[in-house]
Amino acid sequence: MSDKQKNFQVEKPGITVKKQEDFSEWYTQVVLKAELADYSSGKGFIVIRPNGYEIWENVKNFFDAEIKKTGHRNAYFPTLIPESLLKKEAEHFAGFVPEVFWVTKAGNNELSEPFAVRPTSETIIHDAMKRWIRSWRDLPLLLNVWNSVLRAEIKSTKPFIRTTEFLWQEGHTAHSSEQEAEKEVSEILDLYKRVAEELLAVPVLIGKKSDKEKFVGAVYTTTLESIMPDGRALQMGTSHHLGQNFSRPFEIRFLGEDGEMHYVWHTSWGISWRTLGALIMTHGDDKGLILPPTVAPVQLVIVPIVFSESSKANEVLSKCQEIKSQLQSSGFRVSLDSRENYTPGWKFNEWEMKGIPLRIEVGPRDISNKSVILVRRDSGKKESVPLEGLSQAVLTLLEEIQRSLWEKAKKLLEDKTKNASTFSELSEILDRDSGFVSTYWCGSRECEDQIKDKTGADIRVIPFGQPSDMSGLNCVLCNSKAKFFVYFAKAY
RNA sequence: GGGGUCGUGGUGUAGCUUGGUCAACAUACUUGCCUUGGGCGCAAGUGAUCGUCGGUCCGAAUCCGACCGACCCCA
Repeated sequence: MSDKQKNFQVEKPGITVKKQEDFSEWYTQVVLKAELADYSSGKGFIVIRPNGYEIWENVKNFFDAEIKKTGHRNAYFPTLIPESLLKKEAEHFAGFVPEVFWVTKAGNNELSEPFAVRPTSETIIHDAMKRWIRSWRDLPLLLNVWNSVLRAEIKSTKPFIRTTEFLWQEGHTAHSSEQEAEKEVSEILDLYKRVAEELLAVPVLIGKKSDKEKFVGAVYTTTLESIMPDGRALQMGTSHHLGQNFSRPFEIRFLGEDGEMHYVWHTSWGISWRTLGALIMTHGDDKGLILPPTVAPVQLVIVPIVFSESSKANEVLSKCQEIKSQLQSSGFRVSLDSRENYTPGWKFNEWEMKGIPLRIEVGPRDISNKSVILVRRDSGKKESVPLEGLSQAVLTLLEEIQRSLWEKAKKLLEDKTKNASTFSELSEILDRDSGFVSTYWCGSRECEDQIKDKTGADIRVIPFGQPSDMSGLNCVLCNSKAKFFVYFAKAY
């Protein structure tokens, strides 16, 4: 068949490529066709549609509730940051300036001082903290912000994964001791790990970033890294120890219990809608999206099977309504698809593409059996379940789906993680399978840069819990004494 | 940073080489009938200044230039 003839073939409205065969195209189609997001005007800008936004809301609600338990409070800070503030921490400024948008005009008038559109809010928040912190009794100051930030992406944007503007939360805390700040950094990282693994069912590696990859202005950065089916790593969130790198230029000091003035210790941390990209890539299949029940805006969809000639249409529909209310009162997020202009088959395909974890089919046959058909999105497995005890059966199935997605993703991570002891091994694995490659590194920036140049991979994470004895182990590139056990990968 | 592909109703495309008679096909959408346990069918309709701006020409979706945007590969 020629290409021209092919173009005239009727295309079904579902996903037209296989995940295995054309991963990028598959991803784009899932995002657009499941109506998670759409492109907008302007480079790298996207619209998050309700199907996508509600997933984000579920992530947000979980995280928000958890940080409030530990005393964090939400606040809001301006979108625009005066240039002079952004410049206060030199390294931070230098790191961000290539991707900052500037506002230079107000109406027709040139501004005397340009405003940066926030790429992150450390500077404007620290500027305020300076006014709020007087004594050790004002600490810790635990703030969180839900907002969007803008970073000019020169090349290769991808919905959710890399966009010009993105939604996230940024936490900013000030502490009276370094130890307390470091504890905060680590507790937040643990919470992020729970978001990734418990909510999104995406397993992660955690640890520190190398100095090259750390947040500009931080003492160190801790990170969560996941691996996608195409073998590329995706950073799911970061938690930074800022030390006194900001409190000194911003002069944020407090009078301690000891009667002396001290600079505060800062942390900052963020997790963005990028995690939704990881969710899509990790769990989806050739039919489209698969949502973990924990974050699915709709966990179950009820599809009535109605025959007009059977004159049982009303009976079926009212039974569906009844089941819907029953499941809703049990706390499930349920939708009833009673559209008359689509056939059941059409609806099955549509809801599968949109990733709804569980489908309930109710037809005349089921009503006379006092049962319904439950169909799992992840496995496609169908079973007939008695109406009596339906809620319990649904709960069990949703939990099984969540667990099964998790286990599959866990296996993906294991399959995509390999070990290399020589550079040629490292290079070969990265060429062939990509994925995480664990190996040893001397700690020098030069080796790190060279490996990046030669393979395209960088150090994604220096895991916590380094081997206690590295004697006899050598750097994968320069062969000098190893200092760190690390994971390399090509990254999004 | 380097290279490449692409932009035509909501969606997917044809037409472009050789400028006019070319804006077409499928699908979606609307209305009516009919159907409904895995993407039903029939009929009649709606819908496009051919990405934007400029140039060449009697005449531009088609040729030229710039810009905007999307995608892919490599680093």
